Amino acid sequence: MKFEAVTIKDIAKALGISTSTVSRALRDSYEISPETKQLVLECAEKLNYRPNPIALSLKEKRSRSIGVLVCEIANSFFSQVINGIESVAYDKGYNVIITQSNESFEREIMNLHSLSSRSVDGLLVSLSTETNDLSHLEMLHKKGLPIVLFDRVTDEIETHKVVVDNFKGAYEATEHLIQKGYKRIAAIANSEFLSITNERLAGYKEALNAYGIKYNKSYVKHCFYGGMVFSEIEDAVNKLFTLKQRPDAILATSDKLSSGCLKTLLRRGIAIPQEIALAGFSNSDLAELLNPSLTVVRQPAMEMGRAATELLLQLIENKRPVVQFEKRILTPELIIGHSTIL
Amino acid sequence: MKFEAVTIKDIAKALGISTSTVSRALRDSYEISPETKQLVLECAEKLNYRPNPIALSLKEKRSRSIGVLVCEIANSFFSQVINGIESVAYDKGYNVIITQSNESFEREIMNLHSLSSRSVDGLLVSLSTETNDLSHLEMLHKKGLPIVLFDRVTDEIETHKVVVDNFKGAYEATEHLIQKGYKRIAAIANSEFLSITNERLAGYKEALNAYGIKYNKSYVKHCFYGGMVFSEIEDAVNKLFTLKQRPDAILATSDKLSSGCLKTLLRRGIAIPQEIALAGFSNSDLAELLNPSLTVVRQPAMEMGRAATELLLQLIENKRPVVQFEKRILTPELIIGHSTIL
DNA sequence: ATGAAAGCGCTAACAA
DNA sequence: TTGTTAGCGCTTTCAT
Repeated sequence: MKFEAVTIKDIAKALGISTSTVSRALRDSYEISPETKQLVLECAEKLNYRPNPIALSLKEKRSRSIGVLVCEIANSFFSQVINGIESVAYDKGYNVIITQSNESFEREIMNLHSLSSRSVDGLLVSLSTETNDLSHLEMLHKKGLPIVLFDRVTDEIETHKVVVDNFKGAYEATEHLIQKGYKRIAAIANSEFLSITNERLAGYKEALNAYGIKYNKSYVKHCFYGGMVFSEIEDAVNKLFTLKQRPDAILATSDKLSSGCLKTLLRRGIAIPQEIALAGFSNSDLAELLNPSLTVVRQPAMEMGRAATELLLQLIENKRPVVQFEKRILTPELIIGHSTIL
Repeated sequence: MKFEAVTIKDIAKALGISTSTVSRALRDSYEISPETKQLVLECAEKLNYRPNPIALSLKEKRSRSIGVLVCEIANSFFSQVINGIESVAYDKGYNVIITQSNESFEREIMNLHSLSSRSVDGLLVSLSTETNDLSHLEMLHKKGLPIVLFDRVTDEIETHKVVVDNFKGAYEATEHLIQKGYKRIAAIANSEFLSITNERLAGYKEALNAYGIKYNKSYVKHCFYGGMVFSEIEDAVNKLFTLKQRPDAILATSDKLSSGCLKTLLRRGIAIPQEIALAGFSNSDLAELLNPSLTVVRQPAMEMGRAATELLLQLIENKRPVVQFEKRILTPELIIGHSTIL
């Protein structure tokens, strides 16, 4: 059951003029007499005319909507990014179409296809943890679809990128742990496919190195599904606990992994930070309210969403092809809680 | 810079046949010979043809997209609802366009207008805490736009609704507090315009009543902006603390209010539950990890999103006008933590 | 079994 | 200043 919308045709008929006159009057064209404009405007108002954006899209070959792909909407980091995206898009008159991969490569491909075939004007993408092959994105990119990558990016695609200084974030968190006297620092990370995994682990290793602590491979655990399966995190933590040289601290390198670690430790009744300290990347508003309050690397998530959207709209609205791409690097913030200090 | 998409025209030209034949072949019409079909399909495949959804929308007068209005995306409850919405919509081939009101009435109106004028096929709406006047929604509804309300609903609009049993949730939480020995139970709620406010406060009052505790008006504080401004919550808590008969427990009736209360209490260094107990509606995954673990009324948020979307799609895809509307009431769950028990 | 043509709502080049 | 017409990509009636 649909409601019949008023079209310029209706206005034209009502006024006994042509549709093009109506169209021009509505767009306030210089070639229409003030009287006619007045008439048309009044009539449009009276009939409650609303331009049909679909007809416009068909004509202009643009939909004024942008597609977003994140791994999970219900994740504090990503929901904050989306918040930023929505706010900028709204201001510029764009719609935001959101999809989630649930960290599945297959789903990522399907979403990307669906979005592009629904003719979004551009794409804002954060890769899934399973993603290793980028041909699907590469194809869309080559076709000329504007794409901006954020958070989980890749060097294989030349376009604007917005990330946080992951190296710095992990370095500072690790340094903090070291300075607080922890020596056997473990790390729990996503799959090795992800840029954030490698950058964060690099920061972690460099901090160890800077303080003369030997890097121990068995202290690093990967969660291939990014913690979408809770048992993955549990297993990782449990494995760390079976090591003869048990770690005295853990650095969790994502939101989901941080909360998963904390949950596992609390459920096992392990004292934090007495038995083991915990620091993690997290954007939850509740970090400071946790038990114990969590030492976190916090990312300017909303800012990331805003920046990515601005860059994308710039790309979309640029007449000439952009050749110079920008990688915007935002600064994370280390917030110290009681999970690393008594 | 746009990329030229392949159209049926291109296929027709390549094959030296008419566009209508191509169109029919692609839709597997019975009137096309198997050979032609084969040819067309192969050619479409080769040219990587993708139907233009916008052209289809224009023709069919439907966009296969639904609009969502929530007050805030970066809120665990709503992001979980959106998760549910996205999953059902994805399965059914619909796009989800998300907007947020930030609890502003004005923004709600603008979003709703924007969504409807962008010809979404239907709307999934949760009202802002400022919303008292429903004429904007009423208008769209009268025009025949399918609408399903969820969580924050109103009786003024006759359509499908999906809510949680707010009365029950608040009743049980209050009852739990009473059974644990608390006698002076305060409540912090959103604006009185909201259905959830009234239903939850009704459950709270009824529980007090059932246990012979007199309802004390000064124990109930409203946050008009739903806690979008943190100081609002702080003020509410502070006011409770200035009462001569200081409350010994607080029931916070929304996600944002729960975390805001906890934050205020922790920052003031107030012992929970010794000095004051705290229970609240919350859908955060971290509730059990808080300090202290929070007694919460948890809503089946994802389920709510799924149900609302199913009802909306049913409404959209129904040929004949629906006259019998359904109010689906989901059951909340009380999860007991240490914020109400030592 | 296939093609020609109209039409969805709108804009714009061209005519008048 | 205004009207006529074609066309955006696709479907569909009506011819053939």
